Amino acid sequence: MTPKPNSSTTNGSRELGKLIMQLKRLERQPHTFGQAGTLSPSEIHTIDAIGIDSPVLMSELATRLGVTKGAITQIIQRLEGKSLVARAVHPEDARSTLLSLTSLGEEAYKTHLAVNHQFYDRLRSQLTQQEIAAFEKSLVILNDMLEP
Amino acid sequence: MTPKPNSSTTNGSRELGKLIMQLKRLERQPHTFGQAGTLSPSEIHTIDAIGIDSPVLMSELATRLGVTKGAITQIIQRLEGKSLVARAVHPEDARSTLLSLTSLGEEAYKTHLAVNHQFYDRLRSQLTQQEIAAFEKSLVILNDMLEP
DNA sequence: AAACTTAAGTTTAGGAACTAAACTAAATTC
DNA sequence: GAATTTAGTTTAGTTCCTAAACTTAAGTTT
Repeated sequence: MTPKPNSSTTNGSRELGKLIMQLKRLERQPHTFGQAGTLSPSEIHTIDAIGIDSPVLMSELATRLGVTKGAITQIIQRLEGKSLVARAVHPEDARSTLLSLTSLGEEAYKTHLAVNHQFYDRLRSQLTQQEIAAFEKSLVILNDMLEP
Repeated sequence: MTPKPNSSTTNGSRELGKLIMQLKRLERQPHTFGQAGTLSPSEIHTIDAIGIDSPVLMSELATRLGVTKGAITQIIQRLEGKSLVARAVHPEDARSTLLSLTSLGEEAYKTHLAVNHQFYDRLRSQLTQQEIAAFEKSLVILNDMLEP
């Protein structure tokens, strides 16, 4: 009935599953980023999504992060309370809110970015140029496959 | 101050970040697996972790999934209620519980495995043999780096 | 221009998935 | 046989999310 998968499918699929579980575990642990204090994974992801291109509307941020507007309202309230994110009314549409990072938020963003780069460089150092290229190509394909 | 990262680091790191966000989103959506009905990501992961090697102790399952014993108690209660997992007292240690899959749980396990293989084959079909090998090598290194 | 409709964001109640810590009961050690 | 360790449970609380009802502002209709 079911076609028998070859061993590469089985092993790769299992390693991918393991990676997903490890990431899931990591996504529960808060981390400290510079002077910004301890941030939950959701908080730093939100800062990241703003830092990449700001100012940004609440609704666009919701799309970037793949969550509802209500979730954005809640997390932005927290980040504003921690003085990491600033709101501003859109000059041409009083309904809209423009989000940007404060200098403290910017610092957290850059620290996080540096941590990520450092981590990724550690991975790269264990691979050849060809392998890095293949891995990055695979990432792009994977991301396309998972696109909503 | 900060050493300027080259573009490969930046791009690869960003793609990896994107993948993490997509996985995080996926990890919120329940799916249907055969006759077992709709299962949450945590439920199917738990079934997966039992299916790989059973019977298994509660405490070992906690280690496999990287969660506390309390979390295992809760999720196993739910899976037992859905008749997907069966408990048995360890014959040589009355404190211990041996977990295994019911036939319904086994079906969910196999269905999930098939879905994973299918997904992974879709990825593989877009890569050369060398690229697949490099990707899988990268996965193993990544998993090692993330090991607790 | 008053009456609709659409769009942006907020509020609220609730659920999933955890943790930490206190607990029970069984096994082991001293 | 008393003390300790180990396996699992319970409970209260946290985080992070959703769905749905809501408010306010903007654009559309006639």
